[in-house]
Amino acid sequence: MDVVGVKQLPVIRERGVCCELPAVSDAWVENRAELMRALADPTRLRMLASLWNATGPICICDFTAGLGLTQPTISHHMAKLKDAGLVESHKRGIWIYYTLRDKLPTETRELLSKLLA
Amino acid sequence: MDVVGVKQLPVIRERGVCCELPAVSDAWVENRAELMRALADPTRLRMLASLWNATGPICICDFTAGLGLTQPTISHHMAKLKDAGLVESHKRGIWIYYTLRDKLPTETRELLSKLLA
DNA sequence: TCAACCCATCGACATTCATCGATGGATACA
DNA sequence: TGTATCCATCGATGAATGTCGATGGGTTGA
Repeated sequence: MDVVGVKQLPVIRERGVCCELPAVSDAWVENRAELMRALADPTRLRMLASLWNATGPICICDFTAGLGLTQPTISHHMAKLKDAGLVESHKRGIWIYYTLRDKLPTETRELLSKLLA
Repeated sequence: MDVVGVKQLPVIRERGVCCELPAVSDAWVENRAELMRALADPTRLRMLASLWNATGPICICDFTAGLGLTQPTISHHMAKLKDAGLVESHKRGIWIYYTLRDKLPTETRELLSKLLA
C-alpha cells in the first residue's frame, strides 16, 4: 500500500460521474505544441544548443560536417527551426549564416534558456 | 538587401573548410529530446496544463470526458507522461488519481513553469 | 566561360506515432 | 454472486516524420 501523499485525496467519487477539467485555451495549446514539436528531435536540439552557445553564426556546411548527416537533412531540420521562428538566416556570398532569432518572444527566450542552459 | 545585423559577420570563409561546432553532450541531448518528445503533442500538453492548474488529482475518465478522445488513447498518452517522469499515479478503489510528479528535477520543474504558466 | 562550392527542394522510403476497437483484470455495490 | 465501472494492454491502421539520393539555382574564382 502506498499511502504516501494520498491521504488528502478525495476518496469518494460518484461512479459514472466525471470531474471537469481546468480550462485550457485552444490557441495556447496549438502554439506551444508547435514549439515543442520543433524541439522534439535530437539533431535540432544539437543545432539549437550550438547556436545558443556559439560566438558567431554557423553555416549549414558546419552542421553537415559536425553532425554526420547529409546536407539535405540538415537543411530540412534548419527549415523547421526557421518555420518555428527560432532561427534567422542571412545570406553572405556563397554561404548562409544562421543565428538564433534576435527578437524572440520573451516567454520563448526564457523557455529556451531553461532548456539549453 | 538586409544588412541589419550582418555587418559583424565574418565575410571571409575558406571554401571547402567548415567551422567546428560548440560541443554538446550526447547524454544531455538524449535526455532533453525525450522530455521534448513527451511534450510535443497537443493532448499531452492539455493534460499537463490541467494537472498543473488543478487543485486536486484527476482521473483518466475525467480526461476522456473532457478531451473527446477514447479511453485507451488517454491511457496511452498518460503512460507517456508517466514514462517521462512527469506524472505519478495513486490507485484509490476503482479510480487511479493522477498528479504532477512531486519530486521533479529542478530544471524540469522550472522548464514546465515557463511552458505552462 | 567554366568548374567548384553552398544550399534549397523534390520524391522515395522506412520508421515512428496517434488513434481506435476489442479484451481482460480489478474493485465496488446491489 | 453477479453486474457495472474504471483502467491498462494488445493489435491494427493511417498519418506524420526523419533520412537519403538526385537535381538545380546561385555565387565565386580560375
